Amino acid sequence: MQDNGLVGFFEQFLTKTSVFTNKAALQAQYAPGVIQHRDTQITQVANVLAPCLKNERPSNLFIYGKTGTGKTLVTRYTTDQIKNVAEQRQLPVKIVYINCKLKKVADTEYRLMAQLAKEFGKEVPPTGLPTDEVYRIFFSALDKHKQTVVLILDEIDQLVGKAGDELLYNLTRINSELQQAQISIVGISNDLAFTDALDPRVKSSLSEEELVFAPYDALQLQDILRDRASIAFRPNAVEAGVIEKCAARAASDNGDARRALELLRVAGELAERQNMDRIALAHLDIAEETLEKNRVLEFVRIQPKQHQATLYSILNVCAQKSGVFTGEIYDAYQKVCAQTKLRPLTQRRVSDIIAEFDMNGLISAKVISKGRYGRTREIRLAVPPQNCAQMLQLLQEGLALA
DNA sequence: AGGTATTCACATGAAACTATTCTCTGAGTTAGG
DNA sequence: TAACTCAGAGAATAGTTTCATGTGAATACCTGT
Repeated sequence: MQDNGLVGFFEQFLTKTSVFTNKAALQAQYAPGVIQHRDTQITQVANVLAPCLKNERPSNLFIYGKTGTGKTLVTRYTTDQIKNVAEQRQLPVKIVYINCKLKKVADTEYRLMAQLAKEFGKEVPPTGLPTDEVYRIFFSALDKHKQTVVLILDEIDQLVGKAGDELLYNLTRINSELQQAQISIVGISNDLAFTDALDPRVKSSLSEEELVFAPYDALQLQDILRDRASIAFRPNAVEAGVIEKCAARAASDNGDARRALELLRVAGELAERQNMDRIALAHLDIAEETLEKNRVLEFVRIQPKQHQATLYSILNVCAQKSGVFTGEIYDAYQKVCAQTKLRPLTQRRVSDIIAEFDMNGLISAKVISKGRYGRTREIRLAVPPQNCAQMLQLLQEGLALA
């Protein structure tokens, strides 16, 4: 393209009216001024946590709900209000929010403790110290002042999955050892069956209070979307029916508000890129496809080499026939390794990698018994064929295959 | 025919190992007084 | 003698390997009719 052509493009880009006025309102981190359809939950959380303002220890609280049902939003909103009141009146209340899913932050016992210590002003090295030591540092920092601490552990199931429930046991018991401070725990999980696997002692003390967030229904999602859309888009930028359709999609998909907002945002971006001044229904369809495709491709792209090699083998073998077994994949995988000078992993490990892909929904791998001919996984692809070609290409580049 | 014992090809679990990153500690070294 | 350097011991963690045990049903093998 010629320079002046490009300049023209940019100038046009700047002057043209965008469908967006504030795109941030559709992003996940955005905190809306008003939270729709969660009044009862807000009240309940507030009721449970309010005692901390009177310097009493609030009950531990456990919040369940599927993704995108507003658990985090409600909790953060409520605790922010508490924080405000506490600040105004100079009350010794501290709210600590930790997302246990964040890699390298709080996904193990050590890291959680280190993160907590950091919240109380004690930097802890990322490794090198015994865990007890970090625990001790946190403990002494916590107990230094008379204060009430509300510790919010988001995605707590992830933490327990990796670090075990002993950690939670210690945390719930910590109050009996504290002299000055007191602590209560708010656990947030989107795995409803999570507590079943928990040690009964931990379970009972952690869920002194319980709260379940039901998924939004289509009408509620509509309200939410309309509210956000009115902030995010120029007036009249959304065609009639778009919001309704978007809400309906998300409602049938577990009532995930986050997905719905993302869908709307991508649809908006599409409309903008096409120089349209309104978002049409057609944009939604395309948005849904691109969203899914990008999700898959991005996932594939960031996989480690060994995983990529395994996936490459799966794609190749599955392209020839459907219903493939672990052994065949492993044979193909070994060949791929030979070609790429990759050190082949054991079948044990590859088996686990296949299971991981199954978890991530890239393939479906069902354990079946073939009777006399053994027991294995029956593997088939779970991505649409038109995406496979792109995945293959991506993998070939990633693995530097001819 | 009907019943039960085998057998396959992995699945699944647990423990141990490897490599990397990082701290802490104490011995040895150096430089200044 | 104080400050500095540096190697070695220990930790945490991710990713594997090694070893051991489990498993569901198609087949092989009996048994009695």
